[in-house]
Amino acid sequence: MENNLVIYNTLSRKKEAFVPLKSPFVGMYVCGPTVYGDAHLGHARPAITFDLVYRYLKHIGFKVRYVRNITDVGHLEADADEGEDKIAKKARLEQLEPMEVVQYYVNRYRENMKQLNVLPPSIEPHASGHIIEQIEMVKNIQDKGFAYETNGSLYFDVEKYNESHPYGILSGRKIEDLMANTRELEGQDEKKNPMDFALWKKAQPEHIMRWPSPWSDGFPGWHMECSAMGCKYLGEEFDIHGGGMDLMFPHHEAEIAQSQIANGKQAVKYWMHNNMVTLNGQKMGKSLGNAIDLEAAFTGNHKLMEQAYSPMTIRFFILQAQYRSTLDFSNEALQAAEKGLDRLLKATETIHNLKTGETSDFNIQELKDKCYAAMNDDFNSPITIANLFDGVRWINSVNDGKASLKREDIELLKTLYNDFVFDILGLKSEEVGSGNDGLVEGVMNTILELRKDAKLNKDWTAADKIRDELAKLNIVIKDTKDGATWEVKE
RNA sequence: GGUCUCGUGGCCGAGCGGUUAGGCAGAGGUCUGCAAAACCUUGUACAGCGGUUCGAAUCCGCUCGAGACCUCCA
Repeated sequence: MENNLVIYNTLSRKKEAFVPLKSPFVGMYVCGPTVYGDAHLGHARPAITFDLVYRYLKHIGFKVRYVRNITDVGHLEADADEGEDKIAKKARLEQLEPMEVVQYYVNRYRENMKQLNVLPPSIEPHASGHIIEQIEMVKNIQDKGFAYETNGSLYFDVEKYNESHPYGILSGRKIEDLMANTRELEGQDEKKNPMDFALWKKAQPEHIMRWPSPWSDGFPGWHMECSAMGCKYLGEEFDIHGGGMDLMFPHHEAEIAQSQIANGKQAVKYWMHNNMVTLNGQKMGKSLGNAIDLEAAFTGNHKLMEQAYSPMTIRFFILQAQYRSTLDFSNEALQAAEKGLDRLLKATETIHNLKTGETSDFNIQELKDKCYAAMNDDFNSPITIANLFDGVRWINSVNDGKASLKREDIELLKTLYNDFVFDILGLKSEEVGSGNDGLVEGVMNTILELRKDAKLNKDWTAADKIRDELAKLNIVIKDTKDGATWEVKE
């Protein structure tokens, strides 16, 4: 299998040749959602970014185990007075069992992902289902002398760690700066140093979600789950760890430190971080109050949405930017994406109707090579898409009879667009109609026949009336030289 | 305050030392009964000021502006 893939590694801040630890197997871990609310446009970015990575790695022949966790314990509320668990807080507010809240939002998250055509990961472990593994890992770190206990909570000793391993290698931070600049937060008095992080937290009486441990009844620290579950399912060392840039510090930095101590080695070979989605130039975030839920984007039911945008429009829009760049949402940009996507998908359909020619006016093999080259260059989907649009123009011009392609080139195009548009970019045509297609087909054919007769009689009034009335029902009629066609417009 | 990233034509967004990115919108044309779609033609942009270089959007410095992280966050 040929592999010319290059990945930008946050750890080195450089593009590096992708060489898996145990080719052809690839282990990939991506930080998943905290299920205490609906997924918004910001969540779509990592999901789609790493879906693209997953799809492409598989496409070029790797056997990928893709692990994306569900965080359902342990994230503390910064603004809550007692550092209350987000899930527990939500549960209390809504008078539900915590796991009921978790299940509800997991279901909705999965539904959203399905709409976006994001493939399910190989394993979707819940943090709450891996408390034992996390406790074992914490014990391990404690045994090695890198943890200290205060009031039943256990903290990681960053200063001690830094003596043997630089802390901050991923985010480029220096421990001296961290010492000087970490803000004062409540509950910090239990720590020796402000940048120390919790491995285990003792539960306060009001905490509903709690588990027994050697130290106290409580819950694992925020960063433990990813280290423990990554190790359990992908091994002490694995290839790719992904997540949003905002998780780089402290979350991923803490993961690196924990795993280093627990297993004596760097757990991750390639760190990948997707950039943020912005709205009017500002990061979209739940706590910032400017998040647009995916549901709202899909339905257009939001004050900032001029219209509904289909999941595929959102997906295509995200893929039109490189994953390491910020991406700014606006109605104008989304509408442009919608039209572009439509053009791409239509041309992909058109390939199947192309008539074979004697000669080829376009170099399809070269187009194919360019598409792979773009993807191999750190998953550059915007360039890939630009190349595909070059092909779109060719396809349409062959379809117009203004250029020609030989049979084998048309076959090559079919494979190329099938591979890239559907398999790799994960786009798909919106499904239209439901169940009674045969009936609709028949009715439409009759209507188009009537209109054809009207046109033959030069009864333009009747012909236009049919077209206009159907347009009101979102059915668009197009006259081509081979007769009229119709389609339902979203 | 510290660390870091970014500023590209009307909009989104690639490129990162020398060739058209691409999409959307706009303009003109071909086709069409009229449309729509499609095709052809059309834009010469890289925050500002210096510097390096034969040559800079691309490298360096400064200025201005925006953003991220430093605290849960995708």
